[in-house]
Amino acid sequence: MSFFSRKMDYALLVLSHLHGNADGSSAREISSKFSISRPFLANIMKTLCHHGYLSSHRGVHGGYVLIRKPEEISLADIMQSLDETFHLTDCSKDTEKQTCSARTFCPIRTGMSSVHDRIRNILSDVTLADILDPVRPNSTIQFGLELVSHGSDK
Amino acid sequence: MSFFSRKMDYALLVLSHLHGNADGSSAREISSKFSISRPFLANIMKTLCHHGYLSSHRGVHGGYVLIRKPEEISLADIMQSLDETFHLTDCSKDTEKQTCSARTFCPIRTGMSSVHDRIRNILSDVTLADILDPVRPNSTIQFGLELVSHGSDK
DNA sequence: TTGAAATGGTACTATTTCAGTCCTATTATA
DNA sequence: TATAATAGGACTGAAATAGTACCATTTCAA
Repeated sequence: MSFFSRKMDYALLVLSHLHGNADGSSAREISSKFSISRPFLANIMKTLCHHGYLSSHRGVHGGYVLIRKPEEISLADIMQSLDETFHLTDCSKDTEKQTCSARTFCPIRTGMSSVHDRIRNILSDVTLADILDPVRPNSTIQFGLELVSHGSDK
Repeated sequence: MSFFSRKMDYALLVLSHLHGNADGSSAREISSKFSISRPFLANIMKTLCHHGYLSSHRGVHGGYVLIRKPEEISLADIMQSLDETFHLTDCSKDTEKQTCSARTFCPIRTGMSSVHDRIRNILSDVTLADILDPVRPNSTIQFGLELVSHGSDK
């Protein structure tokens, strides 16, 4: 089991690839470059289009273009667009369903929500720009590694 | 999709419940209290037994007892015991297979591994004791939230 | 000492969910 | 009109989860 689904993984690849191609490129091109199933990739790019990350253009010289700045796209944003909102456990997402029968006396509820927040904060803070260039000055990733080495966030 | 599998979730419940019961309790008791399928739970408890977290005792007054200190059980430990080692993406675990064809020119490899490390460090640092009592003085969770509020780990 | 009850342990099957694939329609260009 | 691209929806398969049934072991009381 991986934390990120293939969808999420490929979405990041697509966004990264398009960032380096101002003229855009087609799903066919990307699928062959990274050896990804083309229909599967097309589905993902379609979703990214609907959520305003890409613009699409049909026809012979069609394709997709990145229309948002990498600094403004967080990992959490992408996950949410792919219908993969982050939840630590099943019971942490039953806001309307209230399915968890142990909700009132669950011994780990409070503690888990703290962990939830810490991971969620990472996903909200790290942007596509950080992924593309981890060593740039303002990258929160570098910050994180600093803290790690001093044992606080390790 | 949840970050933790049901297995992981139930394992944490079991360990937490047993921590409050020095005399131990049976799988039937726990499964009915939390409305969990007994055989499914039994499998998890067996695994926890084999990895030295619990001791089991058959018979009329049998059951399971927690035999390790909560401070010495990290989330990463539990995940590993359940055969659910953390990986951010599929390609981040292909150490021997080397399946990823884009490995050499992957635009997100470096950036992703930083995120991987940050999340993994949280899982290694948070222990069962932190989950049980998030506000105790030495809890790394509190540490994390402190950092969050100052923008470094947010 | 023996049998019933309580417990952990195992094997098999059913269900459900979701990632992944495939097929067809639509659109734009030449 | 042919071709190359996106768009949309239907289908499939595998893995996670849950359920059913049964077996093995231990205790305790008659």
